[in-house]
Amino acid sequence: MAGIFHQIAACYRYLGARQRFRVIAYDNAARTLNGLKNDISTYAADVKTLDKLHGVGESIAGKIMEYLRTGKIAAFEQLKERVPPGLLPLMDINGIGPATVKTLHRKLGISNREEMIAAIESGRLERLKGFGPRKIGNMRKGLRLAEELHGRMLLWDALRAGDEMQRNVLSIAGVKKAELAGSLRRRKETIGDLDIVAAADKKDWKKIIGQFTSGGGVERVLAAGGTRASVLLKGSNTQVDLRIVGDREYGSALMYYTGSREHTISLRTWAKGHGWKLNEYGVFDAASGEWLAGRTEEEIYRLFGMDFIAPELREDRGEIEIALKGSLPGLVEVADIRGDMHVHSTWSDGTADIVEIAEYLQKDRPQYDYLVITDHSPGQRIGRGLTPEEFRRQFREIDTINARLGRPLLKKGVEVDILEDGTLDLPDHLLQQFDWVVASVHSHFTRDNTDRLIKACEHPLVCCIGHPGGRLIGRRQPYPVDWEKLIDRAAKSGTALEINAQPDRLDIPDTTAMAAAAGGVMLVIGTDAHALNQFDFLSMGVSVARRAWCTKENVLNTREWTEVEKFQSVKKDRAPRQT
DNA sequence: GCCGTTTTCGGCCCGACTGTTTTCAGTCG
Repeated sequence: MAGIFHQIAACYRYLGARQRFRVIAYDNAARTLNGLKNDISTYAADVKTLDKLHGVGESIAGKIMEYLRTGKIAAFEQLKERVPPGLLPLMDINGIGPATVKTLHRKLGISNREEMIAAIESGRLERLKGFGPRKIGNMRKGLRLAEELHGRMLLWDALRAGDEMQRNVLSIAGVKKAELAGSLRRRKETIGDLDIVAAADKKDWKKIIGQFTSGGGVERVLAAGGTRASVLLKGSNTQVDLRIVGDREYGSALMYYTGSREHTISLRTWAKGHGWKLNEYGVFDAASGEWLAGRTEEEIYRLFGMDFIAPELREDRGEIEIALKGSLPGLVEVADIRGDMHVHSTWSDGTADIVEIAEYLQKDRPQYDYLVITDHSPGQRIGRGLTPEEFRRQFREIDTINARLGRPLLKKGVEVDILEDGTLDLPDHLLQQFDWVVASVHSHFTRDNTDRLIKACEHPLVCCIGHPGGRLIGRRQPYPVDWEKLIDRAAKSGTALEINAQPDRLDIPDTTAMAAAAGGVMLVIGTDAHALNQFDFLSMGVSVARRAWCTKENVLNTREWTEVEKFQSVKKDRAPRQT
């Protein structure tokens, strides 16, 4: 539905300036629908509940109902008669907007991507008024980049690229402060480009822009003005936007560049309604134009009478209203985590043996009270799953190492396969001997797996479902799951759901984790580490939890081990006795 | 087309950069 309304907005954008407020309205509706937790049909029981959604009024609610009833929207079908469908995606390309598309359609009959490329290459555009060589060059680049830039970076990779960028900018003479902003600061799971905000005296700006755009890693300068610049990095094709501001604007600029766009629009609209004007230069009295705040983000939120809104929450999911009430949740932090719940050793497909893991923990993770070794069960052939006999030998090794450490740091766990019929890959009498059992799906990735996951939840010895959605970002779609049903059964059975912190999994994702926490499900953050350096992935999992509005109460491994044991015993007591 | 501390009409975030033209429209974030 959101996609359809995005297209309707594009149609009106094409049809001209007179429709520009319709464009905003349909964009707003699309954004609202995109953020819904539940299927649209659950809101469409009657027009009234639909109408309550922000940005959905009488007309759009009617169109949603019409679509659910008939599979079509008559008004959209009519719009498609007036706007050739091949033109809509063209407007999403950098450097090409509705006016350009319209001119080319009218004058040259261009109605899709291929025709546009052909027209550019044949030189037919050059005769048109308003189409100089640079504009045509930019269109050509935009078309080419649309292909290449389709791939976004994983958060983990973006963070490392961003850290380096931040160091580079900080090393330029005259730069006083610099911070990464944008979706990276909000910790979205994939990142399109890097944004960086820097503070400097105005006299140095030009020099800084010059040095930034001529830096060694820069492939091409996309734009460079007196206050900001965009460049493409060599090799990765990553776009980096730098914005330089004075000390007084640093907070407001950081806020503006952090976004999200939707959060910014909502906040500006709210401010305007209360007699302020908010832009990247600060907060101003709307009447007198007097500057009131902007040095730091904290200063701005304070002036507005709001809690500080953590970047991860700035997605226009109601955070502004709740910040006004002063009741934003205290989000879970990396420092709250007491142990890792999902780790592989050389016994299965990890690269570090248990001794190395223990030594590494002692040295680099002294704050951990426990770490669960969760090697694969026998069915996992690619993952070199262990036989029951091997698990027993592994138990003895863990006991020996713990004895040497003088504390029960290492826990005996397993990542047991959920087989196709929802049963587990190890017998109950063995499962009983583990301190912690993660059950995961490693096969049949295309079918609806709700039944398998629910059956695993209802097994009394399963503590947690591992990477419940099964996706690999950019490589494998998540399999279909009825999340409402699964969340309900996980909550009732007392089974935790994992936030798997592998950068290409981040599974379950933020919106699902948010629904799970709201549904009373306990979450567990596990790194699924297969090597020592992967323990650092923990912060990825924490980011997902923070974006899901989770406090440390929502995350089991912020607690000490006796609490983890209590969590398990509640489930065992609740479950019907196994025969 | 939506919405209400501007409340059923009248406004909808707001500023920077680019290219082409020479005062501004188009596009982007």
